Amino acid sequence: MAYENLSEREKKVLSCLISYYIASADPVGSRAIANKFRLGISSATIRNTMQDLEEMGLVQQPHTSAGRIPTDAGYRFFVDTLLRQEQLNEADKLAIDSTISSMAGGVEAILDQTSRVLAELSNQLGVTISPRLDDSILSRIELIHMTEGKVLVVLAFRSGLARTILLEVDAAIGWVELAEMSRLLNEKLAGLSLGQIRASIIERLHVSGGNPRLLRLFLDRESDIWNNAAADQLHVEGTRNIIEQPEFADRRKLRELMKMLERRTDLVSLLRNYHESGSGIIITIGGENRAREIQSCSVVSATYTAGNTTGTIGIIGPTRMPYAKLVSLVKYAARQLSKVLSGE
Amino acid sequence: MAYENLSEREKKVLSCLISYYIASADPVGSRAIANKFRLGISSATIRNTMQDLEEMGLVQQPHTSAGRIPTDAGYRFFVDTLLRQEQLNEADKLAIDSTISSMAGGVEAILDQTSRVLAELSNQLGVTISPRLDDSILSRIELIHMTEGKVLVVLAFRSGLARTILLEVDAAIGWVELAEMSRLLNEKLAGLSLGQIRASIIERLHVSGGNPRLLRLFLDRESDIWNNAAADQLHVEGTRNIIEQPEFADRRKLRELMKMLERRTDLVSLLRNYHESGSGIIITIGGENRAREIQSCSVVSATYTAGNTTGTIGIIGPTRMPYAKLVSLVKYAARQLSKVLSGE
DNA sequence: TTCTGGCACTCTATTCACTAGAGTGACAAA
DNA sequence: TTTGTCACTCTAGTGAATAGAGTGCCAGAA
Repeated sequence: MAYENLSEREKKVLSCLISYYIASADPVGSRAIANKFRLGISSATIRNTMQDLEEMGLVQQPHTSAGRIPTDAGYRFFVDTLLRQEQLNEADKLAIDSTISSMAGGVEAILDQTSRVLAELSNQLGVTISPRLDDSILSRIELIHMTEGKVLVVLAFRSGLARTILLEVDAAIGWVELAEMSRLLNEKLAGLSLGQIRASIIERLHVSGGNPRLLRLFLDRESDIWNNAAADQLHVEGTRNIIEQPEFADRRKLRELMKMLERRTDLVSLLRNYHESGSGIIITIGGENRAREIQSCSVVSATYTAGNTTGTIGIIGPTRMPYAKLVSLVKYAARQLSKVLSGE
Repeated sequence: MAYENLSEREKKVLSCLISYYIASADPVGSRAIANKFRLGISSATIRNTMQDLEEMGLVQQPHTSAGRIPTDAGYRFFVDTLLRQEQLNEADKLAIDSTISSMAGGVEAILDQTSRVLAELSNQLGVTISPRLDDSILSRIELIHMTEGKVLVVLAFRSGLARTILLEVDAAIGWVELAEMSRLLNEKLAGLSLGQIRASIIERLHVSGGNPRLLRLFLDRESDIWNNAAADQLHVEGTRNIIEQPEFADRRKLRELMKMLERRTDLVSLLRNYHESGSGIIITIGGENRAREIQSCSVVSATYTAGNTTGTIGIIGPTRMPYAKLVSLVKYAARQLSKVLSGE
């Protein structure tokens, strides 16, 4: 639909209505707007305007004698054309900075902390997804003998990520063979992305030497080594914030959402998909979400870079969320993450 | 209090009452017991018995004309003397077995999956804590050069656990120095527990050679390396199960609990504490819990062994929980974990 | 002495009617 | 075009009435 022909007044009223509703969570009446905002027009005029907005599908009434609440389309219009950039306050910046200050401790720890700080500052759900390892370039692969029959495979990536996979091997494999295998793997695989490795592992290691039993463990492209390594890590925090929201007073709704959050892989691909084309902040409102369970929620998400790969972070909450603030939060956090993880 | 003098009948009635209440979540009346269980006594007799049980503090009435519900003391007595061992059904065994089948993928992945399967099978919260690393014996320490200025420290423990810590070092440190340092660290530290290392790191590395700048990073006993490595990993799953429970219909209660769950370190030490003296299954009922926020919950927990160290797993839910089933679940899961992780 | 049936009593949860209040839509006047 | 006004609608809350569950106790049976 085209909403370009909205009058100044209609825009103002919609904007006030949404701001007010975001704070109060109650349907907003014409009187409330007339009193709280000095628009210089009477409640009757606002009433008429609201009627127009309703006809355009930007607001709706829960019942005849109630105030109005924004529809998904209303939020969409608000976000697209009425939202003005908001500077993040210093306290919030500081909180994020101190969380994402250095890579010490590893990438996963930072992401875990970041999801927590996002939840804290937004009062919503904070979500972070680890960088996509498929695009990540392997810088070293190391085999460490742990105990009889157990070998630790360490994959170190340029982006600073690391994954360890425990391998159960034939007890007979010794020190020297491991070192030899390690040398071989590095020679053949270092410098490639994990995706490339998975796609061509058979060809690349085909004619090589080394212990054949050990080799076989690495050869299967569906092997645990390559699969587990590529698995995305998801961090979700702030469940307690969401419980408080009046839109989740209904336990069934809350349950639906929680169920969705526990379906990790689905959630990961959902968020990733939003950023397949292009980067920047993406706001997905209510019914725009692909997954039924979160169609009463909005998602504010962004990608960050870690070397030559990217990850996703975001905030999830009811459609009635303070978009301006959340956008600046997510944007700032993504930028800081990129800075630290890309060592820029 | 001493409850040994309970008559056979009183025990039976209490047992029936609790079983019934666990299933229904509603106060249980004398008629309900008389009808559902063939005890061969009338509801009036049961009424009298229940009055006695109430005087002893084992059951209570929410209000004058309601049925009875068990008190914490009631559950305690039930669990201590009336609970009979229950065999876990084959389907549940299978579900656990297939989760905890091999160490492939690493210990943390298993623990994550285990918390999930515990939640699933119990319809409560499933909790797992990684093995205590302080007691774990370091089998190898490896330094891997990632990119300029970044070194990955890999700690491999006998128990099959591994931790990686990213170190930011002076860019000038090279290949050879790393290898030398690596050799040094293994020589001095391998075979010691992480706790020992932390306690005596200064003495052990004092007069050693190697690059002094690099060395300094390892010397501080409060260094990120030793601290992060020792940090316990906590996995909590099944929030959605808890939401459904009628005892959490009150949002504030639910919120309190969620808050507690997000205070990870507190939760970890709470659970660990229960198992400080002795192992086996420990059931902690309602007010027996140290943390106020979970005093309307019970915890069924057990320790598992991983090499020469131990970790904790458990189930958390409202005091009205099917203790018999949960005990067998936790017991079985702990045993299987120990089997796989101790390679026994 | 112990158990049981019966009965009066208590308390809760539900229903229904009623009311106050918020908000609208529409109209006539400014 | 805007505004004040008023009749109308719908909800949320209140209070009374009621049904139902469950108890405590007593008198009689076993």
